[in-house]
Amino acid sequence: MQNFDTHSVFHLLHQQVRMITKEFNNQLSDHGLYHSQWSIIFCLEKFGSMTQTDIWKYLNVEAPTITRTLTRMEKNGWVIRTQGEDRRERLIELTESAHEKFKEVNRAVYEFEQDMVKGMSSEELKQFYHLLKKIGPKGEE
Amino acid sequence: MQNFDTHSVFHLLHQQVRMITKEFNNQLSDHGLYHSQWSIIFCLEKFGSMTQTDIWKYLNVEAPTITRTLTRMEKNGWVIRTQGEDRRERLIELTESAHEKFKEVNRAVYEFEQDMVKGMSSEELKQFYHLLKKIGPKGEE
DNA sequence: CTCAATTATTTACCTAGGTAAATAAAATTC
DNA sequence: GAATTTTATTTACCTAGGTAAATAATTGAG
Repeated sequence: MQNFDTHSVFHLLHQQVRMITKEFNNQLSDHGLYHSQWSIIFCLEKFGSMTQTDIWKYLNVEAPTITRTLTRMEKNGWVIRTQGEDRRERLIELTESAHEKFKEVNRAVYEFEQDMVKGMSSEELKQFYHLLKKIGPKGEE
Repeated sequence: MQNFDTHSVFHLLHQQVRMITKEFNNQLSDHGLYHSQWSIIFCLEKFGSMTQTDIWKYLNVEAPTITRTLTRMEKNGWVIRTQGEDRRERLIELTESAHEKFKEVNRAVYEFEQDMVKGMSSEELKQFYHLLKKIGPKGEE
C-alpha cells in the first residue's frame, strides 16, 4: 500500500495530467490540433461567436495565452477574428472548415476520454469529479 | 447539480492543475524557485546524488526538460553537475546552500499543500489518490 | 467637452513540457 | 580491434502557460 500524504497526491496529480495531455495531443495530432486549440474550438462550437475575453475567462487562463493560441489557429484556418462594435475587442468565430471537422474530432476526443477513464466505474468518475472540485486555497466546493 | 461526463471531468482537471501550479509557483517565488525546480530538489534530497537520467525517469518527463531546468538551477546555485565515471553521464547534487534551504522551503510547501486540500477529509484525500491512479490508457491501477 | 480611469488586446520576456535529430561515450558484435 | 549499436545528454524547434508593461479604444468625472 502506498502512502498518500499531500506530497504524493500532488506528485501523482502532476504526473497524470502530463501523461493525459501528452496522450491527448498525440490523438489530436492526426487532426492537426493541440489540446488547447481543441478546447477553444469546443468552446466556440458550444457558445457561438465570442470575444477573446469571453474565451479566456471561460477557460480560466490569462489573456496573452489566448492571443497566442488564436494567432496560430487563425493561421491554420480554424478561426476568423473580426473587429467588434467595441473596436477594442475581437470577435472570434469558427471557420466553415473547422465547423465541418468538429463532429469527427469530437468523436475521437470522446473515445479517447472514455478510454482514459475505463478503469473507473461511472460512480467513481462522479466521485472523482466532486473530490477534484474540493481542491483549492479556499476549500470551496 | 453539474454533469460529470468525461469532458467536464477533464476540463475541471486541467483547470485545477493550472490553478494549483500557479499558486504553487506563487508560494515558491519567495524562495526564488519554481514548481519543477522544487520537485528536482525534493528528489535529490530524498535520493542523494543522481544522474540526469535517474531524474527524468523518476519524474516521468523527457530528458531535454531536465537538461534545461538543471541548467537554470545550476546558474542559480541550486545544484552542481559533475562528470560521472561513465563520461556520458552527469551526476547532479545539491549545493550546500540548497541543502540548507531545503527544510524551510519544504515546510512552506507542506503548508501550502495542506491548505489546498483542507476542503477534504483525510479519507477523501486517500480516495482521491486512488481514483487518480485509475486514470490512464491501460486502465491500470 | 476634456482628461483621467478602465477595459481589451498585444508585446516582450520568463518557465515548462514535448519531439526529432545531433553528439559523444560506452558496449557489442563480428 | 574496427565497426555497429546503444545510451546519456544536448540542441533546435514547437506549444502552452505565466507576469508586467504597452497600446488603443471606451467610459466616466468634473
